[in-house]
Amino acid sequence: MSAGLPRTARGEETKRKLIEAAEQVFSRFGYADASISRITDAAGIGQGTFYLYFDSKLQIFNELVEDLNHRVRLAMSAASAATENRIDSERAGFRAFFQFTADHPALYRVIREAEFVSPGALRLHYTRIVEGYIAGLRAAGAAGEISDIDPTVAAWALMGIGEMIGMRWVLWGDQVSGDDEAVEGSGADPFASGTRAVPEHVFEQMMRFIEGALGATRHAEVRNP
Amino acid sequence: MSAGLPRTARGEETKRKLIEAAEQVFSRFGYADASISRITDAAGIGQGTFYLYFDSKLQIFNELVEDLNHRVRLAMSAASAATENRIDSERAGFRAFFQFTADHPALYRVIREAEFVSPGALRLHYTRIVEGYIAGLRAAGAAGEISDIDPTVAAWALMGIGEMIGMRWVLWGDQVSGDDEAVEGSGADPFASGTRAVPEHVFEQMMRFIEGALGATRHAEVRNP
Amino acid sequence: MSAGLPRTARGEETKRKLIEAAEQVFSRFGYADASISRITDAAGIGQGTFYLYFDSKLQIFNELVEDLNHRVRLAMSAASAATENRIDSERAGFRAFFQFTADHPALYRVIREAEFVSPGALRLHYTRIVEGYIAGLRAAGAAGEISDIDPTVAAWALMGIGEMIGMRWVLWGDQVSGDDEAVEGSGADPFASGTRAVPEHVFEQMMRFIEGALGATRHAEVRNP
Amino acid sequence: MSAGLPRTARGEETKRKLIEAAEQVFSRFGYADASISRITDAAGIGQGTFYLYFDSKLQIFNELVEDLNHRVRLAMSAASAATENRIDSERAGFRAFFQFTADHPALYRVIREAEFVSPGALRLHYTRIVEGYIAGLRAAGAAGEISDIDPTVAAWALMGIGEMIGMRWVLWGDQVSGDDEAVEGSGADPFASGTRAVPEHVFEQMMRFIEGALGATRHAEVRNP
DNA sequence: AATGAATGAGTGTTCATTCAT
DNA sequence: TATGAATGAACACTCATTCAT
Repeated sequence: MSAGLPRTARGEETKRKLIEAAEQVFSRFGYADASISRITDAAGIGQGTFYLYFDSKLQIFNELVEDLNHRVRLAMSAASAATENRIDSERAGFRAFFQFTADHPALYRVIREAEFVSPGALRLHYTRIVEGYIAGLRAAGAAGEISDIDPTVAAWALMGIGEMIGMRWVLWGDQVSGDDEAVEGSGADPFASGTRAVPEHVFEQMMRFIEGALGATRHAEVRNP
Repeated sequence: MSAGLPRTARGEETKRKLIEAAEQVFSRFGYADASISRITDAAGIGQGTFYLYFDSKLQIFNELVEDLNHRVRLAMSAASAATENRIDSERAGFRAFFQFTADHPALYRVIREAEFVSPGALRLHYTRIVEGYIAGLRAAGAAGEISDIDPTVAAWALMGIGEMIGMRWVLWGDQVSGDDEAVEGSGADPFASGTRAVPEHVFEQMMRFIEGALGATRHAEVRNP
Repeated sequence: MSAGLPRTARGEETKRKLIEAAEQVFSRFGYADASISRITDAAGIGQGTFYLYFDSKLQIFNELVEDLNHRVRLAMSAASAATENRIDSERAGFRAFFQFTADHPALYRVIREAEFVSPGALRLHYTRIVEGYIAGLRAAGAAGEISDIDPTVAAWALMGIGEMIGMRWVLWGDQVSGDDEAVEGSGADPFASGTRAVPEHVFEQMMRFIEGALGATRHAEVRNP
Repeated sequence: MSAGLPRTARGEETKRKLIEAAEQVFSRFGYADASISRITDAAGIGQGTFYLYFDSKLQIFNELVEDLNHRVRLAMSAASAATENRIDSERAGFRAFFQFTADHPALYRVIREAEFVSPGALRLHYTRIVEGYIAGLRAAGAAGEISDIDPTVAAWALMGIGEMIGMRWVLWGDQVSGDDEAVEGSGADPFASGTRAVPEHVFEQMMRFIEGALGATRHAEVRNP
């Protein structure tokens, strides 16, 4: 009765197709309008088959959030691994984050809606990313690279900056549509167009903002003394 | 066929009750699960009456977003009006924002979900708030109170900081619930408890973060000698 | 509680506006989709006022059928009054009927739907028209102008001919749309175009059909011997 | 989202039950009052199941009209196949038509209402039947069996005769109910009683009418010497 | 493992009618 | 006489989920 792990290679494949379909469908329609049948259609399998792998729509949603969270953290940590100081690390991490956002808009859309659908998943997602920031900030603080600001508060602030800048410049792209008429329609796909990349100028200004915030000593002077 | 403005005092009253009920219901259930009947029940009126004032669920949603947006901006600008410099202004504005968040959690919940429901309303909301920041930052920059950072980028960054800190400390309060079990449930009300106020320490650290980010001149020197 | 006759000139005027609006609205939307509010909107009066003059939607429908029936019979009898023999009379009557159909498409649309809405009204309508035919045919039979065919049967047959030819050439006009695709749509207005007049050739062939049917002696020879 | 063809024998059976139920329900209640739930109740299946086979109420309505049209034409052509001349052919065709009407009153009721519901279906229905008439009349004209009257006009006239005589004597039976009281009620079932067969006398007079109309040569001379 | 059929509760929305003013 | 507000039953339609095959 309860969905379990796939026991065969064929089952493995089916489950994988379902998760991939779910990312597309949730991203495109949102949780409420992402019907199971849309997911199974996108995956090219029968409706009933869904329940061999997931107990409910909520479960596959949570697994997808988990999956995206894992991948975005991997991308960020991989990017910042090769760096030599905190600011370079932030720089690389943000670049990776924006790139991931461009490649997987589902991250945003799904996460934001998770507020209602699965608050636990939402909090877990943010908390995990923040934990990575905190560790990095704490180490940088101990090394004197940045000021002695509270790493937790700074971490949440950084998280917010990345989310908002990413939303504004990656997801929206050039289409800000602040005109009143746009409010009327609801079906429009807000991701239909847009540059989907943070302009260099914006990125640099954001980094300058962050450097000042963290009280980073000017790299040129400090790095490799 | 099309909903119109109330033409009598009685109608005015009814529409007001509907908007108030909508804030509660959308905030509690989210857009998808906020049925019209829940709204009319909460307002204490008949289901059909709803359609005398709104054409659809989407329309009352948009009006509510508009309403909240208007009120939060009012609260923020009122708070920062009496200040003498940009940093004090930010300080007062953020306090007002967090207070509004505590009083009207609907703002967050509804806005975040609007990404799918009514993207135009969402963008308009953020854009309008950001415009207020930009004006303030530009003036402060011209006055030499802050660095010459791009006001638009800084404004979006500030917006993100406020949103994330507010979510973490006002909405979640003490309950971060990073435990896995919480992921399972979906019906839990994440606002059932929580301190609902940003701790002073957090607020001060956030302000220090912002001051550094903006390159604020006087204060930075005074506060951390 | 029960709607009564108007007691003032103002009331008379209001009721007249309602009947006229009803003809337009029933004709355009059909009984089911002709809401009271559409009728009162078309009449330019308040919704509640409707019930001062009619007890229900059905009642105004029946009155409208009654009204149209009265007018079409008047038009037909007026036209055939000045004729000298049965065939000329039929000819004039059919012309008047087709003209009335062109001017008041509501007659057809409303009557045909009355099958379900108000069967009594439907039967009364047809029966009354047929009674006129019967009287004329009986007199013509007695006068030896036509064969001794049963006037009742012949009358219903004539009624059917008029209805079908009128539908085909007046209501449909040139748009027969026998293509399968047309079946899909439902909202299309079948009266949007069309010639709205029976072509002369069709009318003459129809009359020839009828003359043969009634066994009318060739006019040229018989008329004014 | 879109209803498809049944893929299993069980599905085939279910769809068949739905069409049969639809004939009964549309015939009894008319389109507007024939709710989906009435149809599924009559079919003995769940409400949701309906949408596995039809996209909407309109679609099953159109399929039913198509179905009835097909069957009535089959009945008519089968009846007239074994005849030797046009008049016998008409005679057999009309008998078959009246018989079908008696067996399937839905034909009338549904078709007449189709004027509003699905004008395309209505026109297609009449046009197809008329086409059969035209072919027969044209052949008979070429063979000299009837006069050289325009077959198209004559065909529509015949169609009208059959429809009106059928309505009057098959559907209404003995109950003409021209009394005013009958106009008031709407829920009365006009098919509750009635002879449901065209009396022989009426049929013969109708045929005499038609023979004269078509200028049939042999029969006219033989029958009324 | 896979599937298509079936379900029924639930949704947004309409509308004839009543009523207080 | 006139009206706008209010109502609640009813409807077409959707969808997560169960089940027999």
